[in-house]
Amino acid sequence: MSDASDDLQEQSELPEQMRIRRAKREALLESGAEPYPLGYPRTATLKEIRDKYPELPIDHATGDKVATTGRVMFVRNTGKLCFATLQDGDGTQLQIMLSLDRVGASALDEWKRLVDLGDQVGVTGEVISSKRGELSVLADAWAMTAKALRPLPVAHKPLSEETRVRQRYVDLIMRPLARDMVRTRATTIRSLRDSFHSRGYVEVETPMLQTLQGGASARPFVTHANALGTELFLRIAPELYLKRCVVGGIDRVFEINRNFRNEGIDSTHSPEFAMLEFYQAYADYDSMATLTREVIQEAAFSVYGSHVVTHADGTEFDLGGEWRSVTVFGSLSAALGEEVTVSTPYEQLIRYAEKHDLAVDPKWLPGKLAEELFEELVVPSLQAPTFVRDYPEETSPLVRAHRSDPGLVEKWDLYVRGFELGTGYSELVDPVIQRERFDAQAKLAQRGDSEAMPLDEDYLRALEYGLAPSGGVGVGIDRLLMAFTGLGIRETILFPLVRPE
RNA sequence: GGGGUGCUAGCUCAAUGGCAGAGCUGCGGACUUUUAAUCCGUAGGUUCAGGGUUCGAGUCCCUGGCGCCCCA
Repeated sequence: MSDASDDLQEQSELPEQMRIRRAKREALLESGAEPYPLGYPRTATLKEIRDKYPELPIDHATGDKVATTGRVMFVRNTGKLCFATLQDGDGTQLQIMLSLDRVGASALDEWKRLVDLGDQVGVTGEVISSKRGELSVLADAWAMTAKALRPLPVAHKPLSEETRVRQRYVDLIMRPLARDMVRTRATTIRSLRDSFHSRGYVEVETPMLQTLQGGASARPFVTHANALGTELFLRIAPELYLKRCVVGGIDRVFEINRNFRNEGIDSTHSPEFAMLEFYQAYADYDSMATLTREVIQEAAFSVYGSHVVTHADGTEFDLGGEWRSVTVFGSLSAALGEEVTVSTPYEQLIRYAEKHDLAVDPKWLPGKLAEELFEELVVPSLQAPTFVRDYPEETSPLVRAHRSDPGLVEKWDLYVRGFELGTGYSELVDPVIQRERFDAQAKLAQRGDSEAMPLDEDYLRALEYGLAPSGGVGVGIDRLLMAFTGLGIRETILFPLVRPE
């Protein structure tokens, strides 16, 4: 049972500044004002006022009366004339002024007594420019619209990275870059949707809760369905469902949604991440590479007005033109200075691994070992956008065999700035071969590979009805934003997973 | 999994094993053209938690919590 003495106890343990702000809230109520009123009769946002008066002469009165609102970010109070800088959610700032002769002694006194940095206020008055030429609203009246009970962080010292992530709402108030990120992300996703809609694609939403993990090699999150009495997996990829869509005749299909992978957390990995996947009948990995480049370039253009994106640190990064294309074994051979192919013996690959201090897992098949060598020796050098093509068959159970090179599959990975941005296939559509690949995966799972895919009987049944020759692509949305902005994944995701405090 | 490193006032950070401090914020005062306002005064602490060593621990040791960096 919570009673008044408990509340008092809690209150007396609050930091001084929070006690004072609570007292100001009480004082507002006692004076007949609302600390949290229903609204404010706003006639113009800060941005609308700024847009309307881009250049006023110094010390000029417009005669234009407005009612506007914003969060108090700076205060400069003098005896009979007070200045404050208000900020809107879009980051627009505008100065307001309260003078004794306009608002009167009691309103000016209450302003100085009850308003703190971080409070949201409404101001009604005339648009003017100050004697220093600053566009301002000279108040006839002001009102609290939301009293802030917590002080803002210091405006001129950056918040710690952890606080920025844990309290993103504060980060959004304080840091333009955080606000820009949200809008860059929204613009990017809208552009991607537009790009696919304009090409006749249909957007679908496939299950997040799945009875089998499938579509990728990754460890899943496991949960439990009470009604079914079974385990469920949070999806690691939508791939197998999207291909079912193509079987059903949705010939161009895409989905933008979340995947969940129960793996490490670092500057390029989040357990929960946004994924774009798209599939097209009668396409292959070549045409899908072109399409992937186009939609990414269109997204870059929608954000930056150019195919040259500008990172947060100001450096420019060119995503324009055709993108470089190499093969896994060609680039690996170049890095090693010796010819390596999919038929290079395992023992030879081991020698290369030892020479380059690559730790080898004995469970790895030769194809996996070659891929690891590639990731170690080639990937860090892939800064400009590069399609890396033609992977070993044994690591890609959902991909069609290469049309001319035995042992390889028609798969590319897209690398930008040294990380993988997406992957594309000529899809494996033969149900008999697909069953063989699943069987091979099952053997891996028996050997303890927790990333191996289980056999998905229903997916095979779908293939047995006939999947048209198709191309498919997955692109990480968070990583695309990383490529655009040059920031880490925890900056591109609004609320990344963090340990409970 | 291994190694390193950090956690101190609302925020950002100091403090040889010896009185726990600064700037900003806050509070009180002055100021009708400021814009990170300025000036004067002042308050603010369970040093992440728990144990240990010591005359004495923010500091050294141990355990745990939460971060960050490097390696695998």
